[in-house]
Amino acid sequence: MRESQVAEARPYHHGDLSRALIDAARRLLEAEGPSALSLRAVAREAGVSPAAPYHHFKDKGELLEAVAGEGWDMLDAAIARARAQAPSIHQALNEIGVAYVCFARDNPALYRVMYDTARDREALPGDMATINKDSAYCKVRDTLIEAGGADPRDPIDIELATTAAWCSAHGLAEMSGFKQFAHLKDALGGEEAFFRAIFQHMGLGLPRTPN
Amino acid sequence: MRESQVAEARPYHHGDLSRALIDAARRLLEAEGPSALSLRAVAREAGVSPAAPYHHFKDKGELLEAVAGEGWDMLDAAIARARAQAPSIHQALNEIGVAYVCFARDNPALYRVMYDTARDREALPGDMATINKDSAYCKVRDTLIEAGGADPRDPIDIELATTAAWCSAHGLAEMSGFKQFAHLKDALGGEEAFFRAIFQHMGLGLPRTPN
DNA sequence: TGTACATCAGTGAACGCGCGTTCACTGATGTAC
DNA sequence: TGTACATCAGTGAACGCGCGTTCACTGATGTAC
Repeated sequence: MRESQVAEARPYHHGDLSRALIDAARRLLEAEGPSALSLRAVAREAGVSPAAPYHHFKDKGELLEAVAGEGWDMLDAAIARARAQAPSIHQALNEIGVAYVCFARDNPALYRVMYDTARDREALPGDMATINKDSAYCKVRDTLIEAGGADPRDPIDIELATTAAWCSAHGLAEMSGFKQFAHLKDALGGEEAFFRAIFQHMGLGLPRTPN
Repeated sequence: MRESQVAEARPYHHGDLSRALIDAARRLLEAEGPSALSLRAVAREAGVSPAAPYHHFKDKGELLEAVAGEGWDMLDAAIARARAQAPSIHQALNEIGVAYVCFARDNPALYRVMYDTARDREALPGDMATINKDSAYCKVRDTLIEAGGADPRDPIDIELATTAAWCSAHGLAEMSGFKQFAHLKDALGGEEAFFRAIFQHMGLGLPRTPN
């Protein structure tokens, strides 16, 4: 069984402490919330001295950025999955919206770190021009265009429509945890039904009627 | 001139330290941001010992709640003002939305404290049933009904529509500070024009077309 | 109107805490010859 | 294949800091008689 090798204390050199620290941070985050996310706590959780992280991250901020970065990647993946699974282009935007809000609901602390670090930088990740093709932002944009929710020849219109959709989803994501809405969720038969109903009321993805 | 009385150090008993502490907190908040808002810093800013606040607030949380409470009152007032000044019912919702986002832009740290304390409680202020008639929530709701954006005989529909509008505005308020949108603001001729354009894309306040 | 005294609203020193970061160090690794 | 040595990635103790809160205290206020 070579149990001594299996159960043995971690060797002096860790192998991939960078990774281990980010994982530890994620574990802490979900277990204790964003306020528990100190560098020392992360090192402790990873079973390493408080100084060790400094061989891998310049400072606390850099670790947080790394954690947030993983969050954005996960969100990208969730959105891509929702887009791929949508039965029709007309339902795609709603499905993406629901996936977005579900991600926030399922990873509340991570979601908070993502936006907290973004706010520190005053910018969402990617400069939205050179952003990667599989990003959630691009998925939303392309879906909007395809569904007729934005004029494909008007770049400003496209950005506005995409931003509007993003803001709507983020707004709902931030609100969805409040207890006020419990009875609406009940009345509608579940949390996701509530999300869908809200998106419907926002007219998300409907071709706009000019006013 | 009785300068000794005017310029004199504050008397032993303060008069209204409660008020002074909240004001000090507000000053700190706008000057240094939410992270600088410690009980000790507030006491310092108010020119009082670190123990003094405990004669007026049970703990730090209670002071924060008081600060947030003032924020919500201010927001209520801003929304009421926007509603009263809207030239027509059809523009009212847009004006309210713009006023909401402008409030967040002009009081970013206060806005953050408002939602941070709300999230701690997992509830927005007022239980939304027994909420006061002049609250922003009610203003939005009544305006929506009046504008034909919600079915006045369907309480669920009313709540959904109001919540949807609230989420949209909050989402935009959270995003509006990001640098990504600078060029959109430029292209549209200003920040408020950008807000309006986003709301337009959200279809805020338009009677919904059934899908 | 004056005085004794309870109560109120401050003070300032102290508590223990966890934090981010630095430092001199040491054990492990890998490369040149 | 073996050895010297540079480099890498850890350790653990220490730094100074600001925090929330408590405590015994004291100065000011106001009320009963």
